Amino acid sequence: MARLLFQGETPEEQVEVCPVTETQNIITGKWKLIILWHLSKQTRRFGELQRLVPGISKGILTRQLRELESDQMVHREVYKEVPPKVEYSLTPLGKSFIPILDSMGEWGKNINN
Amino acid sequence: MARLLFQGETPEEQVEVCPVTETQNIITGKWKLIILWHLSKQTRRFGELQRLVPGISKGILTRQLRELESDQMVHREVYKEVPPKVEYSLTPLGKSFIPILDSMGEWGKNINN
DNA sequence: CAGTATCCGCACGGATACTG
DNA sequence: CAGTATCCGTGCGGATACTG
Repeated sequence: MARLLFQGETPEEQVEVCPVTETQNIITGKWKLIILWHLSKQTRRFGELQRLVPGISKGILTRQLRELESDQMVHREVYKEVPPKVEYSLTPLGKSFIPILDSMGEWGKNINN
Repeated sequence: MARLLFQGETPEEQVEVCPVTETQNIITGKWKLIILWHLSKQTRRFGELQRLVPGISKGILTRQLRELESDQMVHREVYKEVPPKVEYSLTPLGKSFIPILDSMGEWGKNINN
């Protein structure tokens, strides 16, 4: 499949494209993995996420969530209430990423011996 | 274990620390995953890596490799020859990350339907 | 061949004030 | 409560020239 075979400005530079590139693009962002991990455990409201992700500001949290949304990883459910209530959850694509999140969590825990 | 339980500047802000944080720190870097993926397939020389990672400059490649080295993910083997020959390979820790790299590759390939 | 040394630019994260 | 709007600083990636 050509999609996996070609990259580079000129034809001469064609090399096999590393298949982790796509994944890399999606999880790039300082808080992406952490947000995804929390959402893999349960649906969360905006404020909950802000409390769970230590030190993140509203603006940044919003941006990271919007990016994850546009990458089809996160679903945003708005409840028409006063005061507003918004719930974030994983999409099917996001859910398919859960095994990797778990692996990363396990792997990370075992790093410090 | 306290290592997993506490974070934040003040005691009042203590929350459970997300276990993917450590992993996040190590793979942060535009080319880290790609480099690791290539090294997971086989040991590579500096120049090979530069060719395999499309468009990366020597300086950046060096920096990413040095960071992976200091994170114990990559081993650097220098052969005392002229002209110089340097081989990069995965350390045991790096090798333990291979399953995750493979998962990410598989997952990434299935994104575009 | 495998780097180092500089310099540069900008995208991204961070902070603050304001709002429906 | 869950944002938006704005501005700011800097860290990281990128480019180029030089070197053992």
